[in-house]
Amino acid sequence: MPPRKTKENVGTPGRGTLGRPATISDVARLAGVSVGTASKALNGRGSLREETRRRVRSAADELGFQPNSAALTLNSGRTYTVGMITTDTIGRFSIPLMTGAEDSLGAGRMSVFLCDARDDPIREQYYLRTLLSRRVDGIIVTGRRTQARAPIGVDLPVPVVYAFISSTDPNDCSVVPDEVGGARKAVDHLLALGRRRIAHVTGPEHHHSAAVRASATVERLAESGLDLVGAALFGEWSEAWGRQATGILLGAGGEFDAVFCGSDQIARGVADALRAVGRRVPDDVALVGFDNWDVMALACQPPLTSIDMELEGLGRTAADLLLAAINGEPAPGRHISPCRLVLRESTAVSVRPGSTRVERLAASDAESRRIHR
Amino acid sequence: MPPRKTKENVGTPGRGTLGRPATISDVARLAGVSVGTASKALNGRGSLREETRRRVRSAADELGFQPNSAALTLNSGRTYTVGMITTDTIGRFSIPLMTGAEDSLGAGRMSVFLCDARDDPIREQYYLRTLLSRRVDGIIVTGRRTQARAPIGVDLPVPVVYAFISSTDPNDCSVVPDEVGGARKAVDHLLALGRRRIAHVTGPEHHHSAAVRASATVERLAESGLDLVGAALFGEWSEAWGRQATGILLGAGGEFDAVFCGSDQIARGVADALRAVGRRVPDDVALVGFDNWDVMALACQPPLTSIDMELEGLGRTAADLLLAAINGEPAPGRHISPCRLVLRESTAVSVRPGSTRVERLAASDAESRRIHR
DNA sequence: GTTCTCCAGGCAACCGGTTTCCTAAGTTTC
DNA sequence: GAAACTTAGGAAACCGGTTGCCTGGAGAAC
Repeated sequence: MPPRKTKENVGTPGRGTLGRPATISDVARLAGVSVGTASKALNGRGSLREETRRRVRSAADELGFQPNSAALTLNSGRTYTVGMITTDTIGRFSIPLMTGAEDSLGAGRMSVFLCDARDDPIREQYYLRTLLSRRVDGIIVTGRRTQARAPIGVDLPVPVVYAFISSTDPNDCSVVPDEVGGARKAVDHLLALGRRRIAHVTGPEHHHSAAVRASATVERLAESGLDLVGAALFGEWSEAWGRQATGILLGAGGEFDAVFCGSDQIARGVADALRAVGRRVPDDVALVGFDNWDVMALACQPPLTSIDMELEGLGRTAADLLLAAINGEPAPGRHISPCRLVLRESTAVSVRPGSTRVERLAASDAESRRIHR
Repeated sequence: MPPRKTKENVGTPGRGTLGRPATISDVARLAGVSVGTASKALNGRGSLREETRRRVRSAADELGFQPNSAALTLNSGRTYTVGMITTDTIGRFSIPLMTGAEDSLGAGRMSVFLCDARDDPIREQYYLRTLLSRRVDGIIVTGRRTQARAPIGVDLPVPVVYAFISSTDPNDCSVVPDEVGGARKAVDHLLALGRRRIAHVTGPEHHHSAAVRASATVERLAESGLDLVGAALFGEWSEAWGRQATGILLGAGGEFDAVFCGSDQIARGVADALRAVGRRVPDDVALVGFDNWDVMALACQPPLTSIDMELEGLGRTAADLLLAAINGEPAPGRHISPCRLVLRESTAVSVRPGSTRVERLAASDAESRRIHR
C-alpha cells in the first residue's frame, strides 16, 4: 500500500498519516529510497547527496517518524533505560531523590522504570528480574532509611548504585548523606550563637539515623569540652514525642538554652511545648531541626532552622555515578554527600533591647515550672 | 563457542554461565535443539516430547535465561510498559496516585516509566515523544491540581488516562476525586453532630479545588436552609492562613460551632488558633479538614477528622481503565472517584458531663474576645 | 575512447526472539 | 508390506532498525 500522501496530518506525534506508528520503511518508500539509505540519511551516516538526505528527513517529518526503540535496543544492546527500585514505600524522602535522579538521567536521554518494592523482599526480587529481563543499563536502589542493607543481588550484569541507603558490601557504589557532618553543623551553629546547654531529642534508639545523629552530637560537644544536657532523648519521629520530651527536659530542671532535634517534626513539637509554657524561641531556647522538610520547618512557630540533606542533589549524584558506571567508569565505595544548614528564625540572633536573654530565661523558667507541675 | 557447562553459576539472575545475558540460542545449543524448538518448549507451544521440554527448561534455568524483552516487543508490538507523566512536580498528591497505579499495572505485568514534567510544557512534550518512541502501550497523565487541563496530545496512537487532573476534552478518559461529594460528606457530618453555625476556610479563590469545595459547602448548607457563617474565607493553603482566618472569624463575633477547612494544613492552623484563645475542639468548635494527610491530621491537637480522596484507589482505578483501554475496551469520559470521611477526635461527640456545650461555648467566647482584642 | 576512481545508494546480514510451514521419521491400518 | 496418518522438531520468515559490503554509473585522467 502506498503512503496516503493526500491526507496530511503533520504534527501528530508518532502517528503520521498511517493508522499505526510510521516505520522506517514507510519513510523510505515515501522518499523513494531503500530502507538502509533512509537510516543513513536520518543518522548522518554513509555518503549520500544532500538532496537525498533532505528528502528523507522531510518524509520522516511528514509521517511523524520516531524510531522504534525496541529495534534500536536489539542491535545496540543498550536500552537507555534504568530501573529505580525503592526498597520500602515511596515517601517523603524518596521524592526528591527520584526527582534528582530522574533529572540527571533524563539529561542523559535515559528513561526511568519506577519500582516500588514496599518493604517486601519478594516484590524486590520480582522487580529485579523484571528489570534485568528488560535489559536496563543500570539500577538505582533507594529507600527510606540510611541504614546499610544487603546487596540486592550478587554479580549482576549491570551496574547498581545505592542512593540514600547503602549496601553492606563496601565494594558496591553507595551515595549517602553526611548525617554526622549535618549533626556537627547544627551543633557548630548553636555553639557559635553562644549556647552551651544543649539538649538533643530524636527518634527511636534502634533507628540508624537517630543513633548516628545523636552520637555525632555528643562527640562534637565533647570536642568543645561540653556535655549534652541530660542524655539524648530517644523516642519516636513525631511531634507528640517532641512535646513529651520537652516536658521531660523541663521537669528535669529545664536548664537548657538550645535543643537540637533529630527531625523537624520533633522540633516542631518542642517548639509548641516551649511556647505553651512561655519559653521563647529563639530568645530563651534556640531550636534546630533535621530534614528541612518545608511543611514542618516553615509552619513551625517560629520558622525552624534545620539541616537539609540535599536529597535532590544526592539523587543527581547517584544518577551521575550510575551513568559513569554504565560508560565503563565505575566508582565503587561509599560516597558521602554533604548536608547544609538552613538558617531560620528559630536560631536567629535576637536584637530586642530592654531585657537580656538571661533575665528572660530566669523569668520564663520559673513560669514553666509553675505551669508544668 | 560451546557453553561452559563446567563453571556452574545457577542463581545469578540474568547472567548464567556466560559473560553476557544468555540468549535463546545459548539455551537451544545447550539443550541440543533448534532455537525455534527452544522457544516452543519454553512457551508451551508446538508439539514436543515432554522430555524435550524438560531438557530445554533445565538448560534455561542453568543459564539463567530471561527473554530479551526488546525482541519480544519487536514481534508482538506490545511493550508491556506504560508512561506516567506528572505534569507538575511529583509531590504529596502524586505519590499515592503513583503507588496505586503502579500497583495495578505491576499486577498486569506492566512496567512504568516515570516522567516528571515539572510544570514545563516543553519537558512535557519531550517526554510524550520519548514515550511514544518507546512504544508504550498507554499513558497516564497526572498532576497536583484537579483542574481540567488541555489534552496532552490529539489523536495519539495509544490510550491515555488522566488521573486526579482531568482533560478539557470530555471524550478523554479522566478519573477525578469527587470533591463535591467530599465537601458534602463533611457538612453532612457536622450537621449530624448538631452543628448549625458552620464556617469555611480554604485556599485561594482561583484554585479549582478551593472553589469547588466552597461552593459545594454552600450548596449543601442551603439544602438544609442554612447559610455559611460569614462568607467562605479564601486565602492560601497554609497553617498560617488557618490561624489568621480564625482571628477573622473570632473578630467577626465568633458565633460559630464548626469550621470546615479546605485542607488539613488550614484546619491545623485553625485548631492552634482556637486553642490559643481557649476555645475547645471539638466541644466548642468541631473541625473538619480535607486531604486526610496523616502528618497533619494526626499531629493536630486534637487529631483531625478529614476527607480522604482515596488517591491510591484513584490511581488503581486509572490504571485499570488504562489496562482496559489497552485491551480494546476504552471507557471515555470523566469518572468520579468517591471521597471518604475519616472520623477523629476533632469532631468526636463529647461525653463530658457537668458542663453543657452551650455553657462552655459562652464562657470561652467571652474569653476569646478578651484575648483576641 | 578506454580505463580508473569515486561516490551514491542498494542489498543483505544481524540483533533475539516467535511462528508458520514443512519434512522425516514412526505408527497405524488394511 | 504398502499407503495413510501422526508427530517431533527443524528451517526460515518476520518484527524494525543499523551497518558493512558491493555495484552501477558518472566524471576524470590518459
